Amino acid sequence: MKDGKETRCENCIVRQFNSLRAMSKEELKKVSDSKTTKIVKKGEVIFQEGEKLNGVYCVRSGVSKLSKLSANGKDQIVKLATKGQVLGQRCVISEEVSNLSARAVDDMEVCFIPKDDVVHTLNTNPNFAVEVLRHMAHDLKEADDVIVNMSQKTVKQRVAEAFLYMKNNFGEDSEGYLTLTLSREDIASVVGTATESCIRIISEFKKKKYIKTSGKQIGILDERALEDMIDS
Amino acid sequence: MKDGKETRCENCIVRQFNSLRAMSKEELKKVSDSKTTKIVKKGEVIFQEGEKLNGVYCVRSGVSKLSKLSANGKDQIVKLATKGQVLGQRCVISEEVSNLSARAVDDMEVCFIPKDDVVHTLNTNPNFAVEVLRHMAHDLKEADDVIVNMSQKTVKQRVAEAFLYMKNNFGEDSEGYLTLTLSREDIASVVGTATESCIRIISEFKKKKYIKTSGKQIGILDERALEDMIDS
DNA sequence: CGGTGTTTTGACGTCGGTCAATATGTGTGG
DNA sequence: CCACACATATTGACCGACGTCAAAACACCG
Repeated sequence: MKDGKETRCENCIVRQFNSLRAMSKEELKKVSDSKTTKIVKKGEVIFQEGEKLNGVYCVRSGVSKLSKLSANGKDQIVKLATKGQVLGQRCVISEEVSNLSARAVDDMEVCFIPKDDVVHTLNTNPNFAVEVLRHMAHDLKEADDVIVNMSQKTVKQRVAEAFLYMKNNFGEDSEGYLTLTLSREDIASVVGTATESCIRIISEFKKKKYIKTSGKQIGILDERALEDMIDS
Repeated sequence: MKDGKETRCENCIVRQFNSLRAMSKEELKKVSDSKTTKIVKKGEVIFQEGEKLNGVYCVRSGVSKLSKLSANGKDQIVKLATKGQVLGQRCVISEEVSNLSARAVDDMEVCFIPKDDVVHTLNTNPNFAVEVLRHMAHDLKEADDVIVNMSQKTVKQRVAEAFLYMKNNFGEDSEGYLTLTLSREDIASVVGTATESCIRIISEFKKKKYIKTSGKQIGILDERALEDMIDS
Protein backbone atom coordinates (compact mmCIF):
# COMPACT_ATOMS: atom_id res chain seq x y z
CA MET A 1 0.00 0.00 0.00
CA LYS A 2 3.01 2.27 0.45
CA ASP A 3 4.18 2.20 -3.11
CA GLY A 4 2.64 3.29 -6.37
CA LYS A 5 2.92 6.79 -7.60
CA GLU A 6 -0.42 8.09 -6.50
CA THR A 7 -0.10 7.01 -2.92
CA ARG A 8 2.99 9.12 -2.29
CA CYS A 9 2.21 12.46 -0.72
CA GLU A 10 4.90 14.10 -2.82
CA ASN A 11 2.83 13.41 -5.89
CA CYS A 12 -0.60 13.82 -4.40
CA ILE A 13 -2.57 16.57 -6.13
CA VAL A 14 -4.74 17.02 -3.10
CA ARG A 15 -1.80 18.46 -1.23
CA GLN A 16 -1.99 21.64 -3.30
CA PHE A 17 -5.19 22.56 -1.52
CA ASN A 18 -4.01 22.34 2.04
CA SER A 19 -1.26 23.27 4.41
CA LEU A 20 0.87 20.25 3.54
CA ARG A 21 2.15 22.15 0.55
CA ALA A 22 4.33 24.14 2.92
CA MET A 23 6.23 21.03 3.92
CA SER A 24 9.73 20.42 2.62
CA LYS A 25 10.56 17.47 0.40
CA GLU A 26 12.09 15.62 3.33
CA GLU A 27 9.19 16.24 5.63
CA LEU A 28 6.77 15.05 3.00
CA LYS A 29 8.74 11.88 2.48
CA LYS A 30 8.58 11.15 6.15
CA VAL A 31 4.87 11.79 6.29
CA SER A 32 4.35 9.67 3.24
CA ASP A 33 6.17 6.76 4.82
CA SER A 34 4.18 6.82 8.02
CA LYS A 35 0.75 7.66 6.65
CA THR A 36 -1.92 5.06 5.98
CA THR A 37 -4.69 5.30 3.44
CA LYS A 38 -8.19 4.33 4.46
CA ILE A 39 -11.44 3.76 2.64
CA VAL A 40 -14.46 5.03 4.53
CA LYS A 41 -17.89 3.96 3.30
CA LYS A 42 -20.86 6.28 3.15
CA GLY A 43 -22.33 6.76 6.61
CA GLU A 44 -19.30 5.44 8.46
CA VAL A 45 -17.66 7.37 11.24
CA ILE A 46 -14.12 8.71 10.90
CA PHE A 47 -13.92 9.92 14.46
CA GLN A 48 -16.32 10.79 17.25
CA GLU A 49 -16.88 13.72 19.53
CA GLY A 50 -14.88 13.17 22.69
CA GLU A 51 -12.38 10.89 21.03
CA LYS A 52 -8.67 11.55 21.34
CA LEU A 53 -6.99 11.70 17.95
CA ASN A 54 -3.55 10.32 17.28
CA GLY A 55 -3.22 12.13 14.01
CA VAL A 56 -5.00 14.05 11.32
CA TYR A 57 -7.04 12.89 8.35
CA CYS A 58 -6.40 14.30 4.90
CA VAL A 59 -9.38 13.89 2.59
CA ARG A 60 -8.46 12.56 -0.86
CA SER A 61 -11.97 12.09 -2.15
CA GLY A 62 -15.55 12.15 -0.97
CA VAL A 63 -17.27 14.45 1.48
CA SER A 64 -17.40 14.41 5.26
CA LYS A 65 -19.78 16.14 7.62
CA LEU A 66 -18.40 17.54 10.85
CA SER A 67 -21.08 17.72 13.47
CA LYS A 68 -21.63 18.31 17.13
CA LEU A 69 -24.32 16.87 19.33
CA SER A 70 -26.31 19.48 21.18
CA ALA A 71 -27.84 19.14 24.62
CA ASN A 72 -31.31 18.45 23.17
CA GLY A 73 -30.03 15.46 21.25
CA LYS A 74 -29.88 16.95 17.77
CA ASP A 75 -26.84 16.90 15.56
CA GLN A 76 -25.68 20.23 14.24
CA ILE A 77 -23.47 20.08 11.16
CA VAL A 78 -20.78 22.68 11.57
CA LYS A 79 -18.82 22.15 8.38
CA LEU A 80 -18.65 20.03 5.25
CA ALA A 81 -15.14 18.91 4.35
CA THR A 82 -14.05 17.79 0.94
CA LYS A 83 -10.98 16.96 -1.14
CA GLY A 84 -7.86 18.54 0.30
CA GLN A 85 -9.26 19.42 3.69
CA VAL A 86 -7.47 18.21 6.77
CA LEU A 87 -9.61 16.97 9.67
CA GLY A 88 -8.63 16.85 13.29
CA GLN A 89 -5.93 19.52 13.21
CA ARG A 90 -7.39 21.34 16.17
CA CYS A 91 -7.32 18.35 18.48
CA VAL A 92 -3.75 17.55 17.58
CA ILE A 93 -2.63 21.12 18.10
CA SER A 94 -4.39 21.77 21.35
CA GLU A 95 -3.93 18.22 22.63
CA GLU A 96 -7.56 18.00 23.53
CA VAL A 97 -10.24 15.51 22.64
CA SER A 98 -12.26 16.26 19.53
CA ASN A 99 -15.24 18.53 19.93
CA LEU A 100 -16.73 17.30 16.68
CA SER A 101 -17.68 14.05 15.01
CA ALA A 102 -16.70 13.31 11.42
CA ARG A 103 -18.87 11.05 9.31
CA ALA A 104 -18.72 10.19 5.61
CA VAL A 105 -21.51 11.55 3.44
CA ASP A 106 -20.10 9.81 0.37
CA ASP A 107 -17.72 6.96 0.03
CA MET A 108 -14.40 8.49 0.96
CA GLU A 109 -10.69 7.95 0.72
CA VAL A 110 -8.70 9.54 3.52
CA CYS A 111 -5.06 9.48 4.58
CA PHE A 112 -4.24 9.20 8.25
CA ILE A 113 -1.11 11.12 9.22
CA PRO A 114 0.27 10.39 12.69
CA LYS A 115 0.30 13.21 15.17
CA ASP A 116 4.05 13.13 15.76
CA ASP A 117 4.88 13.99 12.18
CA VAL A 118 2.57 16.96 12.23
CA VAL A 119 3.69 18.22 15.62
CA HIS A 120 7.34 17.81 14.78
CA THR A 121 7.01 19.73 11.54
CA LEU A 122 5.04 22.46 13.30
CA ASN A 123 7.85 22.90 15.79
CA THR A 124 10.64 23.01 13.27
CA ASN A 125 9.24 24.49 10.06
CA PRO A 126 7.78 27.96 10.59
CA ASN A 127 6.49 28.02 7.04
CA PHE A 128 4.31 25.07 7.77
CA ALA A 129 3.11 26.50 11.05
CA VAL A 130 2.20 29.78 9.42
CA GLU A 131 0.41 27.98 6.62
CA VAL A 132 -1.67 26.01 9.11
CA LEU A 133 -2.32 29.23 10.97
CA ARG A 134 -3.57 30.86 7.82
CA HIS A 135 -6.02 28.04 7.20
CA MET A 136 -7.24 28.16 10.75
CA ALA A 137 -7.69 31.92 10.57
CA HIS A 138 -9.85 31.36 7.54
CA ASP A 139 -11.93 28.73 9.30
CA LEU A 140 -12.43 31.04 12.22
CA LYS A 141 -13.64 33.79 9.97
CA GLU A 142 -16.12 31.44 8.37
CA ALA A 143 -17.29 30.34 11.79
CA ASP A 144 -18.00 33.97 12.70
CA ASP A 145 -20.10 34.29 9.60
CA VAL A 146 -22.04 31.19 10.49
CA ILE A 147 -22.71 32.54 13.97
CA VAL A 148 -24.15 35.73 12.54
CA ASN A 149 -26.24 33.82 10.02
CA MET A 150 -27.61 31.49 12.63
CA SER A 151 -28.70 34.24 14.93
CA GLN A 152 -29.89 36.84 12.45
CA LYS A 153 -31.30 35.07 9.43
CA THR A 154 -34.54 33.20 8.97
CA VAL A 155 -34.61 29.51 8.23
CA LYS A 156 -35.67 30.28 4.68
CA GLN A 157 -32.64 32.46 4.11
CA ARG A 158 -30.35 29.86 5.60
CA VAL A 159 -31.76 27.14 3.37
CA ALA A 160 -31.20 29.35 0.34
CA GLU A 161 -27.66 29.99 1.48
CA ALA A 162 -27.01 26.31 2.01
CA PHE A 163 -28.05 25.53 -1.57
CA LEU A 164 -25.81 28.20 -3.01
CA TYR A 165 -22.98 27.03 -0.82
CA MET A 166 -23.43 23.49 -2.05
CA LYS A 167 -23.45 24.64 -5.64
CA ASN A 168 -20.36 26.82 -5.28
CA ASN A 169 -18.31 24.33 -3.32
CA PHE A 170 -19.35 21.02 -4.81
CA GLY A 171 -20.73 21.92 -8.22
CA GLU A 172 -23.58 20.50 -10.26
CA ASP A 173 -23.88 17.73 -12.84
CA SER A 174 -24.72 18.00 -16.52
CA GLU A 175 -28.43 18.08 -15.80
CA GLY A 176 -28.13 20.92 -13.33
CA TYR A 177 -28.50 18.88 -10.17
CA LEU A 178 -26.20 19.50 -7.22
CA THR A 179 -23.30 17.07 -7.13
CA LEU A 180 -23.48 16.82 -3.38
CA THR A 181 -26.63 15.00 -2.35
CA LEU A 182 -27.63 15.33 1.27
CA SER A 183 -30.68 13.81 2.92
CA ARG A 184 -33.34 16.28 4.01
CA GLU A 185 -32.34 15.54 7.55
CA ASP A 186 -28.73 16.50 6.83
CA ILE A 187 -29.80 19.70 5.09
CA ALA A 188 -31.90 20.55 8.13
CA SER A 189 -28.91 19.79 10.29
CA VAL A 190 -26.68 22.15 8.33
CA VAL A 191 -29.29 24.87 8.49
CA GLY A 192 -30.04 24.21 12.14
CA THR A 193 -33.76 23.58 11.96
CA ALA A 194 -36.33 20.81 12.13
CA THR A 195 -36.45 18.43 9.17
CA GLU A 196 -40.10 19.24 8.46
CA SER A 197 -39.48 22.99 8.38
CA CYS A 198 -36.69 22.37 5.94
CA ILE A 199 -38.86 20.17 3.72
CA ARG A 200 -41.63 22.73 3.69
CA ILE A 201 -39.24 25.40 2.49
CA ILE A 202 -37.94 23.09 -0.20
CA SER A 203 -41.48 22.55 -1.49
CA GLU A 204 -42.06 26.27 -1.48
CA PHE A 205 -38.89 26.90 -3.49
CA LYS A 206 -39.93 24.19 -5.88
CA LYS A 207 -43.38 25.67 -6.36
CA LYS A 208 -41.81 29.05 -7.09
CA LYS A 209 -39.46 27.40 -9.60
CA TYR A 210 -36.36 28.45 -7.72
CA ILE A 211 -35.24 24.83 -7.60
CA LYS A 212 -36.16 21.45 -9.07
CA THR A 213 -35.98 18.07 -7.38
CA SER A 214 -35.73 14.49 -8.46
CA GLY A 215 -35.75 12.09 -5.57
CA LYS A 216 -33.14 13.36 -3.14
CA GLN A 217 -31.44 15.34 -5.88
CA ILE A 218 -31.79 19.09 -5.90
CA GLY A 219 -31.10 21.41 -8.81
CA ILE A 220 -30.94 25.18 -8.70
CA LEU A 221 -33.01 26.93 -11.34
CA ASP A 222 -33.08 30.56 -10.24
CA GLU A 223 -29.87 31.39 -8.46
CA ARG A 224 -30.66 35.06 -8.51
CA ALA A 225 -33.91 34.65 -6.61
CA LEU A 226 -32.12 32.74 -3.89
CA GLU A 227 -29.39 35.35 -3.63
CA ASP A 228 -31.91 38.16 -3.36
CA MET A 229 -33.70 36.34 -0.60
CA ILE A 230 -30.55 36.06 1.50
CA ASP A 231 -29.89 39.76 2.05
CA SER A 232 -33.14 40.23 3.87
CA MET B 1 5.69 56.89 27.00
CA LYS B 2 8.26 54.24 26.24
CA ASP B 3 9.90 54.22 29.64
CA GLY B 4 8.69 53.26 33.05
CA LYS B 5 8.68 49.70 34.24
CA GLU B 6 5.07 48.88 33.59
CA THR B 7 5.10 49.92 29.97
CA ARG B 8 7.77 47.39 28.96
CA CYS B 9 6.32 44.19 27.53
CA GLU B 10 9.01 42.20 29.28
CA ASN B 11 7.49 43.15 32.59
CA CYS B 12 3.87 43.23 31.58
CA ILE B 13 1.81 40.76 33.59
CA VAL B 14 -0.81 40.61 30.89
CA ARG B 15 1.63 38.78 28.65
CA GLN B 16 1.27 35.66 30.76
CA PHE B 17 -2.22 35.19 29.45
CA ASN B 18 -1.52 35.28 25.75
CA SER B 19 0.74 34.00 23.04
CA LEU B 20 3.35 36.68 23.58
CA ARG B 21 4.76 34.61 26.40
CA ALA B 22 6.30 32.36 23.77
CA MET B 23 8.47 35.18 22.50
CA SER B 24 12.14 35.29 23.33
CA LYS B 25 13.66 38.09 25.38
CA GLU B 26 15.05 39.73 22.28
CA GLU B 27 11.81 39.54 20.38
CA LEU B 28 9.95 41.03 23.29
CA LYS B 29 12.39 43.88 23.51
CA LYS B 30 11.86 44.68 19.89
CA VAL B 31 8.10 44.55 20.25
CA SER B 32 8.28 46.70 23.32
CA ASP B 33 10.27 49.34 21.48
CA SER B 34 7.86 49.58 18.59
CA LYS B 35 4.58 49.22 20.41
CA THR B 36 2.41 52.15 21.39
CA THR B 37 -0.01 52.30 24.29
CA LYS B 38 -3.44 53.75 23.73
CA ILE B 39 -6.32 54.74 25.97
CA VAL B 40 -9.71 53.90 24.51
CA LYS B 41 -12.75 55.43 26.16
CA LYS B 42 -15.97 53.55 26.72
CA GLY B 43 -17.93 53.29 23.50
CA GLU B 44 -15.04 54.21 21.24
CA VAL B 45 -14.04 52.09 18.29
CA ILE B 46 -10.70 50.26 18.18
CA PHE B 47 -11.16 49.06 14.64
CA GLN B 48 -13.99 48.56 12.19
CA GLU B 49 -15.26 45.76 10.05
CA GLY B 50 -13.66 46.06 6.63
CA GLU B 51 -10.65 47.95 7.92
CA LYS B 52 -7.15 46.77 7.15
CA LEU B 53 -5.07 46.36 10.29
CA ASN B 54 -1.42 47.25 10.48
CA GLY B 55 -0.92 45.38 13.69
CA VAL B 56 -2.58 43.71 16.61
CA TYR B 57 -4.01 45.12 19.81
CA CYS B 58 -3.13 43.61 23.16
CA VAL B 59 -5.67 44.41 25.84
CA ARG B 60 -4.13 45.58 29.12
CA SER B 61 -7.34 46.52 30.86
CA GLY B 62 -11.02 46.96 30.17
CA VAL B 63 -13.34 44.95 28.00
CA SER B 64 -13.97 45.02 24.27
CA LYS B 65 -16.86 43.66 22.26
CA LEU B 66 -16.11 42.10 18.89
CA SER B 67 -19.12 42.33 16.65
CA LYS B 68 -20.22 41.84 13.11
CA LEU B 69 -22.95 43.67 11.25
CA SER B 70 -25.52 41.37 9.71
CA ALA B 71 -27.41 41.97 6.49
CA ASN B 72 -30.51 43.13 8.37
CA GLY B 73 -28.57 45.88 10.08
CA LYS B 74 -28.19 44.37 13.51
CA ASP B 75 -24.92 43.96 15.32
CA GLN B 76 -24.08 40.50 16.51
CA ILE B 77 -21.48 40.31 19.27
CA VAL B 78 -19.27 37.35 18.55
CA LYS B 79 -16.85 37.56 21.44
CA LEU B 80 -15.97 39.63 24.49
CA ALA B 81 -12.25 40.24 24.90
CA THR B 82 -10.58 41.18 28.15
CA LYS B 83 -7.16 41.57 29.78
CA GLY B 84 -4.52 39.57 27.96
CA GLN B 85 -6.46 38.91 24.80
CA VAL B 86 -4.96 39.89 21.49
CA LEU B 87 -7.28 41.44 18.90
CA GLY B 88 -6.79 41.43 15.17
CA GLN B 89 -4.50 38.43 14.93
CA ARG B 90 -6.58 36.86 12.19
CA CYS B 91 -6.40 39.82 9.86
CA VAL B 92 -2.67 40.13 10.27
CA ILE B 93 -2.12 36.44 9.66
CA SER B 94 -4.38 36.07 6.68
CA GLU B 95 -3.59 39.52 5.30
CA GLU B 96 -7.25 40.25 4.88
CA VAL B 97 -9.42 43.08 6.10
CA SER B 98 -11.08 42.59 9.46
CA ASN B 99 -14.37 40.75 9.47
CA LEU B 100 -15.23 42.15 12.89
CA SER B 101 -15.48 45.49 14.63
CA ALA B 102 -13.94 46.07 18.05
CA ARG B 103 -15.47 48.57 20.41
CA ALA B 104 -14.71 49.38 24.04
CA VAL B 105 -17.36 48.40 26.57
CA ASP B 106 -15.33 49.91 29.41
CA ASP B 107 -12.56 52.42 29.41
CA MET B 108 -9.64 50.44 28.06
CA GLU B 109 -5.90 50.47 27.80
CA VAL B 110 -4.53 48.63 24.79
CA CYS B 111 -1.10 48.20 23.25
CA PHE B 112 -0.74 48.39 19.50
CA ILE B 113 1.93 46.08 18.14
CA PRO B 114 2.92 46.63 14.50
CA LYS B 115 2.22 43.85 12.08
CA ASP B 116 5.83 43.41 10.99
CA ASP B 117 7.01 42.43 14.43
CA VAL B 118 4.32 39.81 14.72
CA VAL B 119 4.79 38.42 11.24
CA HIS B 120 8.55 38.32 11.56
CA THR B 121 8.39 36.45 14.83
CA LEU B 122 5.84 34.03 13.39
CA ASN B 123 8.19 33.23 10.54
CA THR B 124 11.27 32.72 12.67
CA ASN B 125 10.12 31.42 16.04
CA PRO B 126 8.15 28.18 15.75
CA ASN B 127 7.35 28.26 19.44
CA PHE B 128 5.52 31.48 18.98
CA ALA B 129 3.69 30.26 15.90
CA VAL B 130 2.56 27.13 17.68
CA GLU B 131 1.45 29.12 20.68
CA VAL B 132 -0.66 31.38 18.48
CA LEU B 133 -2.00 28.31 16.76
CA ARG B 134 -3.03 26.83 20.06
CA HIS B 135 -4.96 29.95 20.98
CA MET B 136 -6.64 30.02 17.62
CA ALA B 137 -7.58 26.36 17.89
CA HIS B 138 -9.21 27.18 21.19
CA ASP B 139 -11.14 30.10 19.70
CA LEU B 140 -12.33 27.90 16.89
CA LYS B 141 -13.62 25.32 19.29
CA GLU B 142 -15.50 27.98 21.20
CA ALA B 143 -16.95 29.26 17.95
CA ASP B 144 -18.28 25.79 17.18
CA ASP B 145 -19.98 25.72 20.54
CA VAL B 146 -21.56 29.07 19.88
CA ILE B 147 -22.86 27.87 16.52
CA VAL B 148 -24.55 24.91 18.15
CA ASN B 149 -26.00 27.07 20.91
CA MET B 150 -27.36 29.61 18.48
CA SER B 151 -29.11 27.07 16.36
CA GLN B 152 -30.34 24.65 18.98
CA LYS B 153 -31.09 26.58 22.13
CA THR B 154 -33.94 28.89 22.99
CA VAL B 155 -33.38 32.55 23.69
CA LYS B 156 -34.09 31.92 27.35
CA GLN B 157 -31.37 29.31 27.55
CA ARG B 158 -28.93 31.56 25.76
CA VAL B 159 -29.61 34.43 28.13
CA ALA B 160 -29.00 32.13 31.08
CA GLU B 161 -25.77 31.00 29.50
CA ALA B 162 -24.66 34.55 28.84
CA PHE B 163 -25.09 35.44 32.53
CA LEU B 164 -23.11 32.44 33.69
CA TYR B 165 -20.44 33.22 31.13
CA MET B 166 -20.21 36.77 32.39
CA LYS B 167 -19.92 35.60 35.96
CA ASN B 168 -17.26 33.01 35.22
CA ASN B 169 -15.15 35.19 32.98
CA PHE B 170 -15.49 38.60 34.57
CA GLY B 171 -16.52 37.87 38.14
CA GLU B 172 -18.84 39.68 40.52
CA ASP B 173 -18.41 42.41 43.10
CA SER B 174 -18.77 42.21 46.86
CA GLU B 175 -22.53 42.67 46.63
CA GLY B 176 -22.98 39.85 44.17
CA TYR B 177 -23.43 41.96 41.06
CA LEU B 178 -21.66 41.05 37.83
CA THR B 179 -18.49 43.05 37.36
CA LEU B 180 -19.11 43.36 33.66
CA THR B 181 -22.07 45.63 33.04
CA LEU B 182 -23.58 45.50 29.59
CA SER B 183 -26.55 47.46 28.34
CA ARG B 184 -29.67 45.40 27.64
CA GLU B 185 -29.03 46.04 23.99
CA ASP B 186 -25.54 44.55 24.24
CA ILE B 187 -26.83 41.54 26.11
CA ALA B 188 -29.41 41.02 23.38
CA SER B 189 -26.66 41.37 20.85
CA VAL B 190 -24.57 38.68 22.53
CA VAL B 191 -27.54 36.37 22.73
CA GLY B 192 -28.64 37.17 19.19
CA THR B 193 -32.17 38.35 19.84
CA ALA B 194 -34.29 41.49 19.98
CA THR B 195 -33.69 43.83 22.91
CA GLU B 196 -37.29 43.56 24.07
CA SER B 197 -37.24 39.77 24.11
CA CYS B 198 -34.11 39.91 26.17
CA ILE B 199 -35.60 42.38 28.64
CA ARG B 200 -38.70 40.25 29.02
CA ILE B 201 -36.61 37.25 29.95
CA ILE B 202 -34.63 39.30 32.43
CA SER B 203 -37.86 40.37 34.15
CA GLU B 204 -38.98 36.76 34.25
CA PHE B 205 -35.71 35.64 35.83
CA LYS B 206 -36.01 38.45 38.32
CA LYS B 207 -39.55 37.50 39.24
CA LYS B 208 -38.42 33.92 39.78
CA LYS B 209 -35.55 35.16 41.96
CA TYR B 210 -32.89 33.69 39.70
CA ILE B 211 -31.27 37.10 39.44
CA LYS B 212 -31.49 40.56 40.99
CA THR B 213 -31.04 43.90 39.28
CA SER B 214 -30.11 47.40 40.29
CA GLY B 215 -30.15 49.80 37.40
CA LYS B 216 -28.10 48.19 34.68
CA GLN B 217 -26.37 45.93 37.18
CA ILE B 218 -27.28 42.30 37.28
CA GLY B 219 -26.56 39.85 40.09
CA ILE B 220 -26.97 36.10 39.97
CA LEU B 221 -28.94 34.65 42.88
CA ASP B 222 -29.66 31.08 41.82
CA GLU B 223 -26.86 29.82 39.65
CA ARG B 224 -28.18 26.31 39.82
CA ALA B 225 -31.54 27.20 38.34
CA LEU B 226 -29.84 28.87 35.39
CA GLU B 227 -27.58 25.88 34.81
CA ASP B 228 -30.50 23.48 34.88
CA MET B 229 -32.34 25.57 32.37
CA ILE B 230 -29.48 25.42 29.90
CA ASP B 231 -29.46 21.69 29.28
CA SER B 232 -32.93 21.65 27.88
C1' DC C 1 -45.29 -8.63 -0.81
C1' DG C 2 -44.97 -6.76 4.07
C1' DG C 3 -41.32 -4.14 6.57
C1' DT C 4 -38.48 -0.27 7.31
C1' DG C 5 -36.84 4.29 6.43
C1' DT C 6 -37.39 8.67 4.13
C1' DT C 7 -40.17 12.44 2.20
C1' DT C 8 -44.30 15.09 2.23
C1' DT C 9 -48.35 17.35 4.00
C1' DG C 10 -51.71 18.97 7.66
C1' DA C 11 -52.94 21.05 12.00
C1' DC C 12 -51.80 23.43 16.03
C1' DG C 13 -49.48 25.90 19.64
C1' DT C 14 -45.77 28.58 21.24
C1' DC C 15 -41.69 31.33 20.87
C1' DG C 16 -39.92 35.35 19.64
C1' DG C 17 -39.84 39.70 16.53
C1' DT C 18 -42.04 44.17 15.72
C1' DC C 19 -44.52 48.32 16.66
C1' DA C 20 -46.08 51.52 19.91
C1' DA C 21 -46.64 53.67 24.36
C1' DT C 22 -44.85 54.64 28.82
C1' DA C 23 -41.43 54.97 32.47
C1' DT C 24 -36.99 55.82 34.09
C1' DG C 25 -32.70 57.47 33.83
C1' DT C 26 -28.87 60.60 32.46
C1' DG C 27 -26.62 64.45 30.93
C1' DT C 28 -26.77 69.32 29.42
C1' DG C 29 -26.98 74.06 29.91
C1' DG C 30 -29.39 77.74 32.20
C1' DC D 1 -30.77 72.86 41.47
C1' DC D 2 -34.20 72.71 37.97
C1' DA D 3 -35.97 72.00 33.24
C1' DC D 4 -35.46 70.08 29.09
C1' DA D 5 -33.78 66.88 25.64
C1' DC D 6 -32.49 62.45 24.73
C1' DA D 7 -31.16 57.75 25.66
C1' DT D 8 -32.25 53.59 27.75
C1' DA D 9 -35.47 50.34 30.13
C1' DT D 10 -39.96 48.30 30.58
C1' DT D 11 -44.47 46.71 29.40
C1' DG D 12 -48.47 45.56 26.30
C1' DA D 13 -50.58 43.86 22.13
C1' DC D 14 -50.25 41.52 17.91
C1' DC D 15 -48.80 38.26 14.46
C1' DG D 16 -45.82 35.48 11.70
C1' DA D 17 -42.19 31.98 11.81
C1' DC D 18 -41.00 27.75 13.32
C1' DG D 19 -41.07 23.41 16.21
C1' DT D 20 -43.88 19.40 17.29
C1' DC D 21 -47.04 15.64 16.77
C1' DA D 22 -49.38 12.71 13.71
C1' DA D 23 -50.60 10.62 9.58
C1' DA D 24 -50.18 9.69 4.73
C1' DA D 25 -47.50 8.94 0.45
C1' DC D 26 -43.38 7.00 -1.41
C1' DA D 27 -39.27 4.72 -1.77
C1' DC D 28 -36.06 0.88 -1.28
C1' DC D 29 -34.98 -4.04 0.00
C1' DG D 30 -34.92 -8.55 1.25
